[in-house]
Amino acid sequence: MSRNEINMADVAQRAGVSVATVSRALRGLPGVGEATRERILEIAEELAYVISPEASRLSGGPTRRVGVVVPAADMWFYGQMLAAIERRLRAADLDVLIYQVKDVDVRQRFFRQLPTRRKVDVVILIALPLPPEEASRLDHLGVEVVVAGGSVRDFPHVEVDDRAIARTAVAHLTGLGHERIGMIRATSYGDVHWDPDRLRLEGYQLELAAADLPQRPEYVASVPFTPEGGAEGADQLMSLPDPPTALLCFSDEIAFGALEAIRRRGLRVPEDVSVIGIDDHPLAATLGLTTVRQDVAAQGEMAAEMALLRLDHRRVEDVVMSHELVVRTSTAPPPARGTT
Amino acid sequence: MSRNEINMADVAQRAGVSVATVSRALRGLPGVGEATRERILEIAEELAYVISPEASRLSGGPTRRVGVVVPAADMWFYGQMLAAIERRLRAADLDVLIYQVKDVDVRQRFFRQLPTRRKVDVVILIALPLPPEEASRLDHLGVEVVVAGGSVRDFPHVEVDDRAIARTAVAHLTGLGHERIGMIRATSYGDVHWDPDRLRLEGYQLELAAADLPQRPEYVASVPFTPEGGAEGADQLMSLPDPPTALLCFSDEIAFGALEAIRRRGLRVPEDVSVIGIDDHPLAATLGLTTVRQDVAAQGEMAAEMALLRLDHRRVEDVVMSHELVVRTSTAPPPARGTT
DNA sequence: GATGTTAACGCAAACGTTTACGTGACCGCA
DNA sequence: TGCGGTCACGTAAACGTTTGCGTTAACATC
Repeated sequence: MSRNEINMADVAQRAGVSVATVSRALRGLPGVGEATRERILEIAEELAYVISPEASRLSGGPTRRVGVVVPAADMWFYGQMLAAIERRLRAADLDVLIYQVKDVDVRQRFFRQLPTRRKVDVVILIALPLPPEEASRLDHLGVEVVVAGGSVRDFPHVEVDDRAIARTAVAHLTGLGHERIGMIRATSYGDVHWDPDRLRLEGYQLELAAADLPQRPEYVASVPFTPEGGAEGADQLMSLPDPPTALLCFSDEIAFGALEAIRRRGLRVPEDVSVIGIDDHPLAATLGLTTVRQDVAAQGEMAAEMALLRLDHRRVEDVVMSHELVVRTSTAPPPARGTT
Repeated sequence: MSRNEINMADVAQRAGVSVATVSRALRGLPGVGEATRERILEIAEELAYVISPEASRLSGGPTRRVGVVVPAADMWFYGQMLAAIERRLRAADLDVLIYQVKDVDVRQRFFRQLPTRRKVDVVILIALPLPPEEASRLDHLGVEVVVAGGSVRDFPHVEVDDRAIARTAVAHLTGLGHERIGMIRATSYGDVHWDPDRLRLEGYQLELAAADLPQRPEYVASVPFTPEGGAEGADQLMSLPDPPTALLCFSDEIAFGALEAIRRRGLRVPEDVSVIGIDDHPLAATLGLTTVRQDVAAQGEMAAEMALLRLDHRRVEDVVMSHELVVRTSTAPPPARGTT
């Protein structure tokens, strides 16, 4: 079975042409008569012929594969990205290899060994916090690099404006009259600086300043990037002697945990405390969570699109995707002072 | 950079031997002197030589790639599986290609064209509802097949006992004294029969029978596999003239929607209605959802393990993974009759 | 009718491995 | 001394494409 694979020579023979012509016909290159091309395509289809990627690559063709490097495929954000990227690239008939590099040692090994060498045409880095020395290793890769959900060096990238997203969220809260606004940050990557976290914190601080509100360091909690983390963060902030009346959460998943923790304390959302997330996770609609929506799938598609362009060595522009405030039922004006 | 790749001939030349010897030395085959082998390994290391997978494969070696076919990488269950599989296979130095086949037409095209041919050594099918004619196409694949989260034909597989899981859940509810127990099914795949859904329904019915409770068809709602679907299903069941006092949900994600819908109706969980899910989604702990836990990551790892064994053409046994009731705060004895 | 142009193809040399087979050196033993 | 047997290695033929270059025939041009 596996040794009876049909190859180009078989197709060529059936079509009464040479393999060279078959190769050209299949890839849509010029130099093949229209009638011949159609006959070849027909025969190839009939024989269910699939080109041998190895042979193709070996003789100079592209691998028709792209590597997607992602911290963890089992987290919502990355799963969305991955799914969108795969769909777009599959449509272009490219294969997608995944590399998870969540753990520090795995990531370091990845950038030391560059296992994608000779295996892919393009590498897409998803929202990867990367120390400079590892980023510089990418030069040795010898393939195109595209970045999604952040930026790494000067590689083409698609991202959102995390600072503006946080500002939008805080502005919504100040607009409702909140003056004591807390933030729950997510810090899951121990050894490196995580841009989204830093930028959203900056946005939070900037918008507070813009609203002439004081910066209160005790209003900022750092927790692991999980719902439990969110619950923990909310507990920490709501235990303060003068607790916030509103919480900006790093993401909706964090917010889900915060919502629950607040409820457990016997407080109501939004009457006692307002909560706002970021992402627009599917559950956010169900739970009535106000959030700043970013279209993760669209970012993934865009990254895939960029990868396709780079495959043809065409220039691509960096893209900043838009975001949008989605008001639901988890935010409202603060309770009258002293009510809590 | 990309055309200066070092190849085996370079290593051979530096070592003063032929490429054949280098090939043997690198793969640990006999027929190479100890001193020679060491010298070769040293030189290869020094030159940062990486073997060309294409050339290797072309001349008879394996691809060292496995294809994972999954409905959608952006859904929790599949993301978990995928992540676990990738981690295990990466550790064995294999690459993982993903193929999403959620849409019916995409899936049909996949099984018609079998795009994994010549590209992978093993295919892992994840929880894929498959009409028989498509399953039979797999024979033409010419590679090993392993199934995770279900079973397809007689391919080696790892799964859970969906019937028993549902029975466990229902038994927990009847044990609390519930007599009016509803079920929210998830039916997202239009054209095919989805085993987990059917089996869990059967388990539900079996356990009702075992408890001498009547089968009430109006207590079973079918909804799309999303939180919104869960909300919809709960609304439907709770609107009945004689509504259930407990709901078994196809999955935790469905249950999250149900929880919220119940709250919106002004009912309390678990005082008025008990809710139980299946999976043990990360949010379940946070939200206090009672559930029947299955270890999805372990299933993925097991599937990867099976794939590795099949790579060596060793026999593997089918595996049924265990499950476990996790009681939290969403289930309690039913309210006294007539209270609602 | 000689010449140039162009489209449609075939030929054959890569591409970088793996592996069956061949060859010499060396050893042991009768 | 001669002979069979290992061992360590080299030779060269695959594997299935891509692509530069060459060839042919048809056709237009003057």
